[in-house]
Order: sequence, then structure tokens, then C-alpha cells
Amino acid sequence: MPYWLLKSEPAVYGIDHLAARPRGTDRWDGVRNYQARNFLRAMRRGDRAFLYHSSCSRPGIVGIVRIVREAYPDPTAFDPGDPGYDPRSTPEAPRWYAVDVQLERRLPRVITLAELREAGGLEGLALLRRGNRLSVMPVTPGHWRRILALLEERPG
DNA sequence: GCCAACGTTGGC
DNA sequence: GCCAACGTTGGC
Repeated sequence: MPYWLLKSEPAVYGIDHLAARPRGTDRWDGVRNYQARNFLRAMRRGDRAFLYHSSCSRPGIVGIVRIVREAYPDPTAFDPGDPGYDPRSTPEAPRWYAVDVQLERRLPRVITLAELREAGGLEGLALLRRGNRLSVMPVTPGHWRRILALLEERPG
């Protein structure tokens, strides 16, 4: 199963919001970048993703989610009252997509961006690329295991 | 708040 | 198709 990383700003929508949903399940919408959208559409039911908090005091990975519904047209793009409204996206020809995710678990501690930068074995991780701004990105199985191993090296 | 990096837009 | 201007992202 492929692995992914999903970014969100906790002040807008973070792991606490997801955890508060019924069964910890919610729609992951609002992605308005073509490359990120293409990754969304490549996700398959059962894939797992790190949940990453950005634009906050301690940017980092805070949890793991599971993809429970594959890509479908993002309804927020059709809603004139939504900040992500895009009149170029229509139900007949949708431009933007969403998936449904379920919170699998919170990590026992935040794996901060700083820690990821310091850790060895994460060369090539898209999150660490200079100027990276993608909100949806793939994670290789090797990187996935390496990141989880950081929890054992420094338990929370 | 600053600013580097990047994607998108639109004039030509 | 080029590219400057602009808006956004996101760490610090």
C-alpha cells in the first residue's frame, strides 16, 4: 500500500478536528493545486498517510490517517460561499477532488520538522525539499518506516 | 512580520 | 509560448 503525507494548518483544520468527527472520519477537501490533486486521485482505499501540521509553533507529523474513500469531486469547489469556490470546476467537469480519511492514531509525540531535518535516512523526502509547498505528497515505504522508527529512538 | 520559493495569471 | 506581476505557502 502506498504511503502519503497530508498537510493542514491546525488553526484551520487539525488532528483535533478530525478526531472530533464521527468515527474520526471526514472529507479531505480544499486542495487547489494540480500536483497535489493528482496525488489525491492516485490514493487508494486502505492507503495510509501521515498527518502534518504546518504554519504553527511546532510544525511536524502528529498522526496517521487511512484513506477510506477514493477521490471524488470536491463539493467545496462548487459552493460560491466557500473560500475554495472555483467556478471553473463543475459537477459535469470537476477540476478538484477530495478523499475521505479516517484517523488511525495520534502519534505519542510530535515528530517535528526540525527532527526530520536532523534525522538521517530521509534524503529525498518531498517534505524536506527546499521551497516545498505541496499539501499532498507521496512517502516511500522506506521513508515511512524510517520516520516511525524515530519514535522508538526518542520515545515521547 | 519577513521573506524565499513557488504556482498561476494574463498581456503580448 | 514567453515572462513579469502577483498571490500563496510556510518556516522562522
